[in-house]
Amino acid sequence: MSRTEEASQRMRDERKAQILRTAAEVFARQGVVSTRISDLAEAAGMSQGLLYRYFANKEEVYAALLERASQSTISLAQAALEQPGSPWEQLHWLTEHLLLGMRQPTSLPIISQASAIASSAQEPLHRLGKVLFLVLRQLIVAGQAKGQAVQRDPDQLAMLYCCCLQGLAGRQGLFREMTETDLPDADAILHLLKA
Amino acid sequence: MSRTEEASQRMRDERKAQILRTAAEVFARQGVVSTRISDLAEAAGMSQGLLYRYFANKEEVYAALLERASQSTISLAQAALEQPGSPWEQLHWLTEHLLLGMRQPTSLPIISQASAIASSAQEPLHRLGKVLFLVLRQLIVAGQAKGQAVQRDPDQLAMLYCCCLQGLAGRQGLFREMTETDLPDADAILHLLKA
Amino acid sequence: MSRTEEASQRMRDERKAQILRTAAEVFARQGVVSTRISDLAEAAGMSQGLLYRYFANKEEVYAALLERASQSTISLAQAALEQPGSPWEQLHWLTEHLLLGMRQPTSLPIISQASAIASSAQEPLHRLGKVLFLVLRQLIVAGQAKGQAVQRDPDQLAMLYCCCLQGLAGRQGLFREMTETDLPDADAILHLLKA
Amino acid sequence: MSRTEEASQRMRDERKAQILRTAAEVFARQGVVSTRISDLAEAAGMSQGLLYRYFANKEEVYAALLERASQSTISLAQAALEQPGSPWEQLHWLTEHLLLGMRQPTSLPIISQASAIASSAQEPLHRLGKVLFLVLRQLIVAGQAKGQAVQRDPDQLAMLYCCCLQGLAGRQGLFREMTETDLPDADAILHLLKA
DNA sequence: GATGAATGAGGATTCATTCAT
DNA sequence: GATGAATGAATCCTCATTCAT
Repeated sequence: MSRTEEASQRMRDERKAQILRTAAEVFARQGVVSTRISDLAEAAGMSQGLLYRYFANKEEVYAALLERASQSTISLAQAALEQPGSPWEQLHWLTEHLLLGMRQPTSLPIISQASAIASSAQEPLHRLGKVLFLVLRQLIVAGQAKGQAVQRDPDQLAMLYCCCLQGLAGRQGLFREMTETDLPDADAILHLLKA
Repeated sequence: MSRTEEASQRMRDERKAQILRTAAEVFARQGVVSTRISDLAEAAGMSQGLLYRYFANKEEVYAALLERASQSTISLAQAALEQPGSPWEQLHWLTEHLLLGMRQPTSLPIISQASAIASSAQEPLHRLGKVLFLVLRQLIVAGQAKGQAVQRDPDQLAMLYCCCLQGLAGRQGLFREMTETDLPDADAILHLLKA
Repeated sequence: MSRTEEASQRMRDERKAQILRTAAEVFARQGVVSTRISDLAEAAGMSQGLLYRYFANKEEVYAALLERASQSTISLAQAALEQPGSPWEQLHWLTEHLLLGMRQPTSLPIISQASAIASSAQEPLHRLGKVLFLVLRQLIVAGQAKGQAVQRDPDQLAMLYCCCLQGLAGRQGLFREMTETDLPDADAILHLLKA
Repeated sequence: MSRTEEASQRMRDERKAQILRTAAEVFARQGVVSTRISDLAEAAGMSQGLLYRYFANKEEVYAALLERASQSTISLAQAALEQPGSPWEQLHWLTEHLLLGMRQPTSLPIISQASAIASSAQEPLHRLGKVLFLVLRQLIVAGQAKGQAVQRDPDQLAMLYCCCLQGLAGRQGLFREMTETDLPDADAILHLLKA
């Protein structure tokens, strides 16, 4: 790749990132359904035609956002396993960092809209679900072995924990009344799993 | 109201109920977005034109479904307060019945699509959120007074519980991989609040 | 025709008259275009289905109204020719009676909507136009012979007079501001033709 | 505004003008009621979708035509006041120019359909009626002071004159038989007001 | 006769996608 | 590359008309 090609490639990536950034806001505000391509183009400060050079359609924009959100969460889960300390401490680390991720206002409201959208775009989420579930299950089992985690079916506990976080992520969408209330701290959530 | 008027009113209500019943399935299967009015009419076994005599558009059908789901959950929350026994036992009763409600295959997938839809239809959900939150908070505070519930900020605990259930409700949408796993039992969830 | 048949025929005619009476009001208020068959049925206090036993469609109702208005005006024109006195006195008589007809609030606004409607319904109006024009022309020519009417092309004068009355009839529709002002008296109008 | 923006604005205006021009013909030929949006698009030589970029619906196209017709007539009335000569000469000038305007085959048939259409579109006409009435009244009063206009209630005279012209404008709709006959000349009409 | 529920065709409207500039 | 005008297919929605009761 020549120097010029590299530069133009970099530009292209920046453009894509810019589109995704602004699209996330628009989706969060109006809902994926009632967002038109023209809204995305306008938010990104470009013409509709140009947006088509980066994404084939609205679904692809949405899928890319899910991909991005999934990917970073998967990385987090994998990083948790490499943290020093006991399984419980690793769980604590993971929980805290997941909560930190929720502070970014746009990424999660987007995930919670996935079920209303054509399923092909949902694939990244399923991958995320699977990975997160497995990591959690592993940490829970290890925690149970050390007497730190409650003695219950680890599958159920892992699912419960996932759903709890998923619910927290989606709460902006559905339980607007409670958004004043701060996000809970990691300890409150981990109480779910505590021995 | 004359006998005939009564009868026709009853018929009208039945029709509406029929539409809602079949629409719930269609929405759950295809997603609200890719469901056309004609799909709803066909599922209900009637012409498009007739469906318009009952609902002005797709969004209104969806709003009615949300309304119905909200209403029944609100009733559940109010009923919980009237159950005999300690606050904790009331919490237990409520949790069990909420989980039972989730077994109906259509109602939850529908709720979980709300955040992607235009906001006007979401009003019933906000009402539900508010009521549920208040009931939970009340039970939690009472439970704390009796030493049954953990000593943490009751606002946060109530929210956490709500989100946890919300997440369970939405899990069909997002964590398809885990749907094999049974719904957790009430005790597992209430562990979140236990002293 | 048996006594019963007669009675039922009379009833039928009354019904039709009732429909026309209420339809005239609705048309005058909402405009023919935005009036639905259901509006006419409701105004007449009957079901849509029943209205169809009397008129095949909206256009026929409208045509019947035009027919009625035309017919009575044609009779007026013919009666004018049989009035005693000079041509000018006959013109005066006709003008006064045409103005009287305009006091009925519904009949004229209806005529003035004709041009927006499918032409088949306009036939009665054309007949009216033709008759009225011929009568006027005849009276004007006679008036000119007696030196009572101004010496101008009688075709133009007849047309001008017709249009003037037509304009008065339609003024409710278009020049609402002036409706406070009383209808002019016959002399003011006949000034147009005066020697 | 940059050179390009100007150009595109000019193009936009031309497009709108083009649509109005062809729409006027279609409305005049078929009547507003039986004209479909697709007819207007076809007549303008563009797709339906594009037409929607310029007008939200059929009624808006119609309203724009009324607006245009009103505006030009209002300008005429105002110009009359600035003509040299006596009030009577100004009346003459106005009448002649109003008659000239009627020779354009499309503008009047369109006005005459207004009363059958939903009232929101009629606002420009009411404005026109008011302005024209006031100008006429003023000229008539001045003419009476000079002994040129007949001594009658100037309100009635102004209204009569307006209605007369209004009737002439609408005559295509109603008195088709007479359309062969030429439009009358200004003197014939002004006879209505002559001392 | 009388009702108004039911139908379906016709037309309105939107918006993703293309394409000439 | 960049624009946004232009297209047309997909879908919504209305309402005249029919028909079972």
